[in-house]
Amino acid sequence: MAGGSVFTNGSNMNILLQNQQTPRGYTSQPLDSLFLSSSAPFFGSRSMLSFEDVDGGKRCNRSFLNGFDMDENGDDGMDEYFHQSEKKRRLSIDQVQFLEKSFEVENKLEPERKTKLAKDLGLQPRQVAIWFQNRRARWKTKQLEKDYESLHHSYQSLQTDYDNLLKEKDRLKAEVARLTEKVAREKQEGKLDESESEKNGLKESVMKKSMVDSVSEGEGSKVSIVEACNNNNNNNNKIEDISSARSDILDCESPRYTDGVLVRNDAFEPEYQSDISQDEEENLLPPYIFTKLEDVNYSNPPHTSSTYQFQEEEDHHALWPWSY
DNA sequence: TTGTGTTTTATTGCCTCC
DNA sequence: GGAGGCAATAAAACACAA
Repeated sequence: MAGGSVFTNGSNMNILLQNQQTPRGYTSQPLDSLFLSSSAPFFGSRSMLSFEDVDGGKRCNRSFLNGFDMDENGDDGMDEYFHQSEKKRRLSIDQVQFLEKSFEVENKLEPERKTKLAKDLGLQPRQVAIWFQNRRARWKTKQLEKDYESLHHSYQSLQTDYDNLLKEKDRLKAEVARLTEKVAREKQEGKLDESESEKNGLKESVMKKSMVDSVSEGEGSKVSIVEACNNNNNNNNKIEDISSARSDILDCESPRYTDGVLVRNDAFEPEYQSDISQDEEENLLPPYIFTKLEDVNYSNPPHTSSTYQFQEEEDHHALWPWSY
C-alpha cells in the first residue's frame, strides 16, 4: 500500500461507535467530530498515531485513528516527526463485541465480509483482517489449553486406575504368598505327625507287615490273623492291636485332607515330593485372582505360578505409550 | 509512582493456493 | 505473482502489587 492517502472522512463510521465509552476509561466523543477535515493530513510511519496533543493532553477516541495505515503514508520527513508520538490504539468495547459476534459466526474472513465489517466499524479492512488473525491465534491457544486439560484429565484418570491395579496386584501377591506358606506349613505338620507315629509304632509295623503278608496270601482266616498277632511280642489287647493294625494299613494309603487341602501321607516314602501339580495348586486359589488379572488384559495371563510375574515395565508402556 | 506481567494490536517473513 | 493464512515477534496499552 503505497501513497499518501489520508483518512479524512468519518461518514463511514457506524452509529454504533458514536458516544461510546472506551474500554478502560477512555472518553469517547462523537466520531464525526473527531475526524479531521480533508485539509488536515496524517503522517506517521505506522498505522497508529498519538493524538494526545490534539486532544489537549488526553487520549482521544482511537477510532478515528484506526483507519490510518502506515502503508498509506509515504512522507518520511513527517514520519520522522510523528514517530515519537506514535501509539497503538485499542479497539473499543463495541467494536470488539461486534467483531466477536462476527467471529462466532465464522472465524474466517472472506473479502466481502471483511470490507463490510471494516465499513461498519470504521476500520481499515486490514485492521479487521489482523483482528481476525489474532483472534484465531487466541482461539487456537485456548483450544490447545482445553485439549491439554482434557488429555491431562484422562491421563490422571488412567493413572489412578493403574495405581489401583498395582495395589490390587500387591494385595494378590501377598495373598498368594500367604496361601503358599499355609500349604507348606500344613505339609510340614503332616510329616511331623508321621514321624511321631513312626517312633511309637516300630513294632506295630512289624505286625502290620505280617498281617499284610497273611492277607496277600489269601489266608484271611481268623487263625492267620491270630497267628500274626501272636508274632507280636506284646500279647496284651490282641484284638485291639488287630483293629488298629488294620486301620493303619488303610490309613497309610488314603489321601488326607486338611482344611480342604490335599496332604499326602508320605510316612513310608523315603523322601517327600509333592504330588500336587502347579495346576492343582492354582486350583486351590480363589478363582477371582486370575479372572481379575485377565480382566486387566495383561498380555500373558498367568496360567502357572511361574508365569505369575507381572511384566510391569512392558505393561506400563502399553498403558502409557506417551509417557516415555 | 513504579516495576512487572499480561493482553492487544500490528509487523514480518514464510508458505500455500489460485 | 498476488492474496491470504500462520507463527513468531515487537511494542503499546493495561492491570496490579509493593
